Amino acid sequence: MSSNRIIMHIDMNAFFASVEQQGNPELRGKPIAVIGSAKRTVITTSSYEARAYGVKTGMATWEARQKCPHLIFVIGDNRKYTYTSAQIVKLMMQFTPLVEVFSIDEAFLDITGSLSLYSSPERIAHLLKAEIRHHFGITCSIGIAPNKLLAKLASDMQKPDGLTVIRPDEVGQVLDRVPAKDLCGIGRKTARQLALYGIKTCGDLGRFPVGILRKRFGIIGERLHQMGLGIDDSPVIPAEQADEVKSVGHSMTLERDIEDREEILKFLLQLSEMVGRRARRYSVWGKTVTLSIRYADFDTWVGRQETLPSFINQSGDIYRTAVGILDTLVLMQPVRLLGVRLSNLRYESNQLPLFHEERKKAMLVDAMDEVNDRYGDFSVTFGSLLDEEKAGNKGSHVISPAWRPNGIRNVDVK
DNA sequence: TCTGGGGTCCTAGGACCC
DNA sequence: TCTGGGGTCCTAGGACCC
Repeated sequence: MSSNRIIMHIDMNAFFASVEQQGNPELRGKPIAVIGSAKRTVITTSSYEARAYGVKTGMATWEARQKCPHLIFVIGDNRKYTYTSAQIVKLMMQFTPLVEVFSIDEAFLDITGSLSLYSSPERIAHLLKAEIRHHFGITCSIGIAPNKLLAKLASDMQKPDGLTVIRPDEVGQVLDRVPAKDLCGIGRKTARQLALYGIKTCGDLGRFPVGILRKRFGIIGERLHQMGLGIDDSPVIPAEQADEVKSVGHSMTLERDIEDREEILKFLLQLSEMVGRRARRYSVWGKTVTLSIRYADFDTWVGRQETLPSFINQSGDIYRTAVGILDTLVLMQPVRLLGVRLSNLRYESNQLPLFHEERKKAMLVDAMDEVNDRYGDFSVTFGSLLDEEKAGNKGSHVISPAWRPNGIRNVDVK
């Protein structure tokens, strides 16, 4: 791995909120918050005007309104963000094919090889900012550094509309003043642990004996040491080289906590159908089904998985497995959230099962998928879902920033 | 009438096999 | 004259990312 790479990290500022403000001039310059459509939703993104009042991602709507009484709530439109993001990625690709889409609003670019065409990395950054602003009315913060770890750190330093460069000879000074918790990979818990050792800055972390870190954190300890030194050899991985997805799942926080088994089953069927449909669309089979439950107290989670002897991707099979797991559980409280996930995946071309009954079932499922693809989720579905359909409960449809522009990761593809 | 959703990776212990 | 050891798969839970 060359030690002379030039890596850029681009972070769209308040992406969802910016897209909404761009699309509706009445929202510009105002405190807005993008939320989900479900009853128990949170702030997905807020505009900088709203952030000035202390409105933050993850906050409950009532809390946000308390902070900012004239806050404007906008229900998120996933397609809009997906579309805009894909367009922006295309724009980035004009500068280098080495674009790693890190989330719906973040990307890494390896511009090492692009420099012969441009006078400097900063020049590329300015061109990209201008293009993105011109076409989408969105600002972004850009970090430029010798690797991804530092580029991401840099992009965070000036927001919004920032440009921060960390040159190789400046790395030491920067790390000495930046808190360790600002590094991507060091979360709340780890930061707290590090503080117990007196480690506050990245510099502290880099100088700390790696043996102790290894003992306390295992493999992560080694990595923490490297991070403290600003070392990161991980390459920028373009989409076509990215690993295959390892699991597919959906979960939903229910409108109210429930205890009734029949009611739980209804939601499990709905979730199984969502998971199965996504798996089938990308010809993925899975052997392991995980049922997740969050209880009414919010803090207690249960995750139980079952690995089957064969691979499945039909909603009915997923559902039956999930119900099987549910029946091994004694529910301790009313249920707040239900989740179904398919993992242990196998990717293969579509092949119809051999036996007649199996084949008929598979063809029926394919036909249903086709109708749903054409007319939207849950146009056609299993019988017991229909009541839910009438009640208008189709899940929250809040897009996850784990979104990717193509393929199975894109939760919202139609 | 608090507190979303989709992912990945790591750990530690147990089963099972050779 | 006690109880090897390595590999693989599975499970539950936790930390982290956006």
